[in-house]
Parts: sequence; C-alpha cells; structure tokens
Amino acid sequence: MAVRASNVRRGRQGRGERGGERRRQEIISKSARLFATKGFDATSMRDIAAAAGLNAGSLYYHFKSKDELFLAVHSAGVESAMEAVRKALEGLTDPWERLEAAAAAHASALFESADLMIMLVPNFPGGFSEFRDELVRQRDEYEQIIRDLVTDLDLPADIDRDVFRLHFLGALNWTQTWYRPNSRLTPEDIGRQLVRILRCSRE
Amino acid sequence: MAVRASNVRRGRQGRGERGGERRRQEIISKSARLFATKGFDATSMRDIAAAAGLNAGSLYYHFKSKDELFLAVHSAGVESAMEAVRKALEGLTDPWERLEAAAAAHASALFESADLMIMLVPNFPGGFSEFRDELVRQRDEYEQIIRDLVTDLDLPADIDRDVFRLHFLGALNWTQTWYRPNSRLTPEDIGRQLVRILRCSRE
DNA sequence: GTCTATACAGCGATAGAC
DNA sequence: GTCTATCGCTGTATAGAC
Repeated sequence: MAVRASNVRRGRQGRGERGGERRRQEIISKSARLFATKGFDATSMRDIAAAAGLNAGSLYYHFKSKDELFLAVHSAGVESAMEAVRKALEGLTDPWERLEAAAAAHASALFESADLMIMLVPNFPGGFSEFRDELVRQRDEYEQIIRDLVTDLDLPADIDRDVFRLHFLGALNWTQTWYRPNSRLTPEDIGRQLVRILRCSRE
Repeated sequence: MAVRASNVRRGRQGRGERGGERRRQEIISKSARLFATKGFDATSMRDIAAAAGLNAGSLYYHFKSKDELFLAVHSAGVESAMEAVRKALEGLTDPWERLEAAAAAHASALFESADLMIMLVPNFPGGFSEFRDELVRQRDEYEQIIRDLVTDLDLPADIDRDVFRLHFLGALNWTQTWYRPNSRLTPEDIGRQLVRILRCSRE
C-alpha cells in the first residue's frame, strides 16, 4: 500500500527535528537540481553528497535508498507546482485566462521555484516497483487540476479534451529540453505563448 | 571534426558485408527499443547483447563503444523520421495540411517505424563531448524541415514562430511519455488532433 | 548526525582462443 | 564474427567509530 505523500519518511529522530529537517530539505533541493540537470541514473549519491556538503554514507541516515530520495524529490516538486498553480488561479474566472495563468505558473515552477522540478519523469527510474504507484498518484493529483481547467474551456466538438490536456502539459514539460535562461523570453512568457497558440483567434 | 551521419562506422570487414550489415542493423534496432524503454544509462551492453542474441563482448566488433552505438541509433532514428515526414508531405500544398501530415508521420515514426525513435534525447547521455556536435547536427537537420513548415503558416503577428515550433515538437515528443498502443487512438490520430488544436478556428 | 572504511554488484571495455 | 574470461572502475549501500 502506498504511503501518504507528505508523510513519507518522517520522524526518524526522537524529537529533535529542528536542524535535521532543514538538512533533509537541503538534500532534497540539491538532488532535485542534479536529477533535473544530469538525469537520475547519471547522478550518483556521491554527487549529491558533495553538493549538499556531506559524505556519501551520511545520506543514508536521511533516506534509506536512492529511490526513496527520488520519491521525496518528486513529491516536493509536485507539491510545489500545485501550490504555485493554485495561487496563480486565485481570483481568476475566465477559463482561458485561468489556463494561461496555470501555464505561466507551471513553466515558472519548472525552472525557478527553488530547485524542485521533475514534473517530467519521462520514464520512472529503473524497476521502482515499490514506489511506482505512489509516484503515479502524486502526478495524477496534479493532473486533476489541469483536467478541471480544460473542462471549463469552450472547445470545438471535434477536439478531444484528454488529448488537449496531454499535449498542453507535454509542450510545457518539454520546454525543459530546450529552454535556457537568459533567453529573451521568461518561462512565464513561454507558458503564456503556448496558451495563445492554443487559443488562437477565439475569444 | 564530426563524421557524416550515414557513413558512421562502415567497412570494418574486408568485403563480406552481406550478413554483417544485417547483424549491425539488428543491434541498432534492438538497442533503440531498449534505450527508448529504459533509458540510455539504464540499458547495459549486456542487455543489448542478450536482446540481439550475442555475447556482450561481441558487440564491440560492430561498435567500438556504447556512445558510438547510441550515435548510430540516433542517426537511424532521425533519418527514418525525416524520410517518413518527407514522404508524407509529397503532393500536399496547403500549409496546415502539410503540418498535419508531418505531425501524423512524426507521431507514427515515434512508435511504429521499426523501433527507431529517440527523436527525443532529452539530455544527451553523460559527457559525450566527442559526439555531441554530430547529434545536434542530426537533430537540426530534421528541425529545419519543421521550421520551413511553420514559416509557411499564416499565423497572428503576436505568435512567435520559434516558440510555436518548439511547442509543436514538444507536445509530439512528449506523447512518448503517456501514449500506449491499443488505445482508441492511433499515433496518427494523436498527431492530427494536435494540429487541429493548434489550428483552431483559423482557415 | 556525521565520519571513515569497505563490501559487493554491475558497468564498459579488452584480450585471445576458436 | 563470436565466444569466454577478466580487468579496472564506479555505483549503492552498510558497519562501526566518534
């Protein structure tokens, strides 16, 4: 049975969670950046330890395996994206405006929000049998938000809403592959452009 | 200096290329499937050897390194996609019709064309300093075809054609992540739907 | 909670027989 | 052209001192 996302691996230490939790967050953050840059397989625990200023063995005090660390990173990334999108939607009522705000927030989260991304997870690492369900569950929760946005859209009858949503998220996530900062466009611009492309001349 | 794509690693054996070339193709094909399924790093030369019915060491008669094998797979994938798209464009003149045909061909190639895909290559494997330029060159050659298609489109002035192309290819390539055969839609359907979404009410 | 040291598996690649 | 055997290295993960 899958674990609740936010409660994954908590409370190992007796009660002194003050500094330990910060350390844990630091590891997650550094791992996220490395996973996103080099890929999961190409990132070694030694790399992560070096980035976080620990020795390799010490990581295993906080996470009992590399896969579990990945799960924590994924969880943090999804949660951060959900929060960003929810916040961006506040007060907006026009369906296309809402989609545009979500696209901008998603794109932005992909690159800027601290270091947590991995929305993508093109193919989940290796076997991963134990955590696969939990990863899928996390992603589905986020996708539901987008699904609702698409439902509210006024689309021609011959457009499949599922395909629309998947292409929408696909284009967005793929930006990871080609977008580099210090371009003339910000991530927000990229997201908004996408919605303008999808929206076309409609009002 | 980079090697010509099609001539990469040819003519090792004296002149008996009859069976050897078939073997080589078989290895490329099986590798492509494995790379696409498990990722480059997670696929070992032993995996490939097993899939191709060889022993691990024998692979190095055909390819002098794993990176070089990847290059060959990538090259075959791009060339196959280019051919499919070029063929699909034959005789078509309407810009949106041409884009739709290209999308269908691209999506189809991603899943069906033998087993060569890896259009994607989200981030090229590891260091790859030696082959990187050649990989980028191969991809650029294909992207130029799409670029030309987008140039011919009649788009509103506020739509950036580069962003349009990248989102278009992004959505298409991302299908790899979610599409599974025996869905109610074929890859061609997915591609055509995408163009219909982009096209919207425009004519 | 972090360190050092290390076990042990799996990788890419090579050598040499056939 | 393929096999077997193996080298050297790097990876994850663990044990035990501090």
